[in-house]
Amino acid sequence: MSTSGARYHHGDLRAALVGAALGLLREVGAAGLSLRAVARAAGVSAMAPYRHFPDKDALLAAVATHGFALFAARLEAALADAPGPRAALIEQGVAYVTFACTERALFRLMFGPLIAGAKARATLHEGGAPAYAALERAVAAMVADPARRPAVALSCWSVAHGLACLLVDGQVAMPAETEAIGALARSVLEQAVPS
Amino acid sequence: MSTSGARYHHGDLRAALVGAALGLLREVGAAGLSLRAVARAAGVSAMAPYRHFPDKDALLAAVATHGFALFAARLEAALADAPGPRAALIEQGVAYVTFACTERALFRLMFGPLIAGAKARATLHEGGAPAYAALERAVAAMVADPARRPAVALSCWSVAHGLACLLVDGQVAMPAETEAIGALARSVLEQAVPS
DNA sequence: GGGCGAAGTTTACGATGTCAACATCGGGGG
DNA sequence: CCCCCGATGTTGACATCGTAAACTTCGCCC
Repeated sequence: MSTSGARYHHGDLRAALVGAALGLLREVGAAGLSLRAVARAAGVSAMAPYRHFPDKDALLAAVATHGFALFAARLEAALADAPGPRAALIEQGVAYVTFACTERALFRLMFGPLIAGAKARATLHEGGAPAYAALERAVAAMVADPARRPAVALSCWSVAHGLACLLVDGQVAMPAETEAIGALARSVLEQAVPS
Repeated sequence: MSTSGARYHHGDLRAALVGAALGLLREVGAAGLSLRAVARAAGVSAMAPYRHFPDKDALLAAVATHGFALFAARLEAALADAPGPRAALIEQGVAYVTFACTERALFRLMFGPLIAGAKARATLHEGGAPAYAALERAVAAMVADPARRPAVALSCWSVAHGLACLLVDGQVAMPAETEAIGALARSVLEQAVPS
C-alpha cells in the first residue's frame, strides 16, 4: 500500500497539510499556526490531521524536515561557485543567514524549541543531518588537520547561526533588501572565520 | 476563610508574580508557563495579574527585564578579572554562553520570539541595552579604530549568541558540567574572536 | 455484492488568554 | 467617627486550542 495511491476523499492529504502549514507559517508566523487552522486551510475537519500525524508536533516536524531539505540544497549550492575553500565556507555562511532571514518562521521552527515532543525532535535532528554534512564538507576542504575540523566547524556554525538568530529575532535590525543581508553576513563571517 | 481565602490587598503582587513566573520558567520551561499557572503559583486568581500588567506579554517582558539585569551583571563581572582586552572580550563571551545554558528558559524568553506584542518587545529592547553596552565597552578596550568597532562587536555577539542558541536548543550536545560549557565556549571564541 | 478497513467527521473535555460584572479592602472628606 | 470611593481581587463567561472517542463514508478485495 503505497502512500501516494490513496485518494479516498482527498488526494494526498498528508502533503496538502504540510503545504498548508508552510503557507500559514509564511503568512502569519509560528504564533498563529494552530493545528485547526492548518486543517481549515487544507479544507478538512480539525481531526483529519490525526489520520496522518500522531500529534501536532509530528506535523510540524514534517514541515521542518521539508525546510531542512530546502536549506541543505541552498548550503550545497553556495559551495559550488566560490573561488577558494575559505570563500566557499564564507559563502555557505551567507547562504545560511540569507535562508534564515528569507524564511524566518520556518527557520525558527527548524532550530527553535517550538517542537517539543521527544520523538518529533529526533525526526528533526535526522532531517538536519544533510545540512550539517554540507558544513563538514566545506570545513574539510579548508582545514588540513582532521583533528582541528570539529572545532572550526562549530565555530563557523556558531557565527552563522548567531547572526541568523539575532536578525530573525529582531535583536539586530534586519536590512530591507536581501543583498544587504548577504553583505552584512559576509562582513561578519569575514572577521570570524579563521584562515 | 480567615487564612487561605481571598486576601484582597496582597503586599506587592507585581513582584510576586514576576518571581512566580521566574520560578515556573526554571521548573517547567516556557512551554508550561501560562498566565493562569503564574497566578496560581502566586496564590491569586487568574485575573489578578491584569491589575498589574495589561496582558501576558507585559508580565513576560517584566520577567525578561529582570533577566537582562542579571545578565548584564554577569557580563560586567566577566570583564573585571581578565589579563588583557582580548581575554576580557572572550571571557565575556564565556559568561554569555554560560548564562544561557544555566538559565535556558529565561534566555529564550529574553532573546526569542516568545514575547510577541509590539509594546512588550520595546520594553525588552530597552532592558537589553545595558548588556549591549557591556559588549561595546569590551570591544572598545580592544579595538583602537572606532570605525571598526561596530563590526567587531556584531561579530563577537554573533559567535557567543550562536553557540548559546545551539546549546540551549539542543542542536549541539550540552556538556553536563558548567566548567565544560565554559571550556567549550572558550575554545570556540578563541577561534572566532579576531586579534 | 457485501463487508472491511482506511480516511474523515462530529462531539466533547480540559486548558488557556482575556472581557465584563461583582466583591472587598483601606484611606481621605463630611 | 463614619461613610464612600478607587484600587485591588474575584467569579463567570467566551472563543480558541490540542486531542480522545465514537460515528460515518468511501473504495477495494474476496
